[in-house]
Amino acid sequence: MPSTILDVAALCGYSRATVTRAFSEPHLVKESTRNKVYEAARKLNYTPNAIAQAMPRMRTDNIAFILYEHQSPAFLNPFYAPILDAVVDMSHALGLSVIISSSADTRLPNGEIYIKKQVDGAILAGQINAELIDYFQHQHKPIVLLNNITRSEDRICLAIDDYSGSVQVVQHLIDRGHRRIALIQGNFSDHVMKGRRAGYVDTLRTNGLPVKAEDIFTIQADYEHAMGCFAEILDGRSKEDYPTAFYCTNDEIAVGIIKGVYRRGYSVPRDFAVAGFDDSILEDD
Amino acid sequence: MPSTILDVAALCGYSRATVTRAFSEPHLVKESTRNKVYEAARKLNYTPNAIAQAMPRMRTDNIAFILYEHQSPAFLNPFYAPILDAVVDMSHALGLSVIISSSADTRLPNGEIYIKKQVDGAILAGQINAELIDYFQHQHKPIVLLNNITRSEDRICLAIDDYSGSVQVVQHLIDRGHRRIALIQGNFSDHVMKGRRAGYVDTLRTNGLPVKAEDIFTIQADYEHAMGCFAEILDGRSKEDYPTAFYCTNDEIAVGIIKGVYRRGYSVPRDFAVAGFDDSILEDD
DNA sequence: CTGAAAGCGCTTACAG
DNA sequence: CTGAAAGCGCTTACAG
Repeated sequence: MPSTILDVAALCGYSRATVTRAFSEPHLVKESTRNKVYEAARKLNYTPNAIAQAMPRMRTDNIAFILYEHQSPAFLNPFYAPILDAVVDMSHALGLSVIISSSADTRLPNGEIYIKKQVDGAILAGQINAELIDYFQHQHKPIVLLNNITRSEDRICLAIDDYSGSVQVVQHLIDRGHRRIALIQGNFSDHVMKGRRAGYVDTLRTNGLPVKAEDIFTIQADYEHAMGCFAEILDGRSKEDYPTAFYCTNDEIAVGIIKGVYRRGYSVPRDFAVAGFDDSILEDD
Repeated sequence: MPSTILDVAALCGYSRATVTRAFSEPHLVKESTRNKVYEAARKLNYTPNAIAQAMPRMRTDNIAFILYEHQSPAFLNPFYAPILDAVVDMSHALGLSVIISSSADTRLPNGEIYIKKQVDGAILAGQINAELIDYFQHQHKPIVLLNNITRSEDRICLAIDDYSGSVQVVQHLIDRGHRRIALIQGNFSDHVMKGRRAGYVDTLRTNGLPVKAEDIFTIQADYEHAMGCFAEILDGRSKEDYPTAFYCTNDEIAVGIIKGVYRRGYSVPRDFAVAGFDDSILEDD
């Protein structure tokens, strides 16, 4: 068994309160006694028990990062990985630890939903269900939503501006002379798809270009499906009906389209323009 | 304040012990009373306090994943990201949570090293310092080392077989007819570099090929340095002295070399063969 | 099947 | 600057 504060107290001859203070608020303890405490602690290999500290403090210095994503695993997701990385970095700088949870939420025997681990707050990423959000609110734990739909006043929600991102991409393509721009959209959550498509549609219209249903494709957002989609487009129509540009609603799709282009002996950007969304690191490769 | 087990006990008229059991060992409680407990709990929005549970149980159901890596951030590292992902998946399946720590280890006021968060065990990835390993051993917490040098009997250590991986790569290149193979090695930890280089050197020798110092390069393991390295090689020698193949000790370097090849108007594998190490997802792009 | 009681290892007013 | 004491919210033998 690891030694406790009582063992240290016994060995150095001071009270438990003094031992605690020597570790938590060293300045409250006279230097000479502090050193005796430390010496005893070292002999006993004593280290504070974080969970025992957390209870009376009513604070854990833990936050949860809860990712809801069917598409792909947390850390391999090129959109969330850099975010998670930043979260961990900043948390450590603040003395917090990060607990990774999936949204495969725990349920109590009575059916109630809850997060097993005690945390002081949470970052909820993606289409987290409302029950879980309520759970945190009931516990009076602060949360930050990431890419969620909730627009309520009393919650912090960081999200991508899907609409204007789309507008910028499509306008850029039009400015480069493209008149026939295909939309290859991943099957993301409703509000994301809606926003990005609206940007596409509106921008075409603003520029006096027709919106053609046959140029809009919804696929599973990975590069294999994107490659398949590209092949189908070429096979399904004559050359003069080929789009000249592809606006993909994420970068993995864009990678797939580019691969498709090369597979068919074409080249980017010579034969087709391809634009993605997200600014993932994938673009570098 | 969130409600406690005592609130629930008061509301439903049973003792705290019964409330506990209704949640932790439901089968020990008569169904009718169990339901009354659940009803009271629901009314009060009660949820067990995980840290209070952990204390008498002497168990947290948490494990730490501690990554020591100067090279690049945890989740963006193409080698560790998939591992971390699998760790989290499996942990959740086992009812464990994962706490992410860096090896920017915490120190107590007395200089003693320790992990602030209470965990039942840990996975230590990379060149973790020995103090931290000792810490866990003193606490009698099980640990698994990942890619560490420690070869001691009483520790589990998963590692890449650097030597035979290298042998396979280099032999493959030789089998394809290459006689001049450059080694572009990342500045990884000593034992990794040593193992991979030994595989390279030995395989050249076994095949009766000369080992040339000017064909061995040590660089920072990112694709930019790799690109630069490639350019330098070409600039520094005449065409007949070009290596025909590049064995890179990780995939990021290989990506950089490939980029370098194309920048110079050459092509892979037509003009140069390029091989990496790690089987990262990067290879797909 | 249920309850009373001791205990998990620490913290924090309150005194002195 | 130090200590005695109550408390954090739960669990678990031990009885009944």
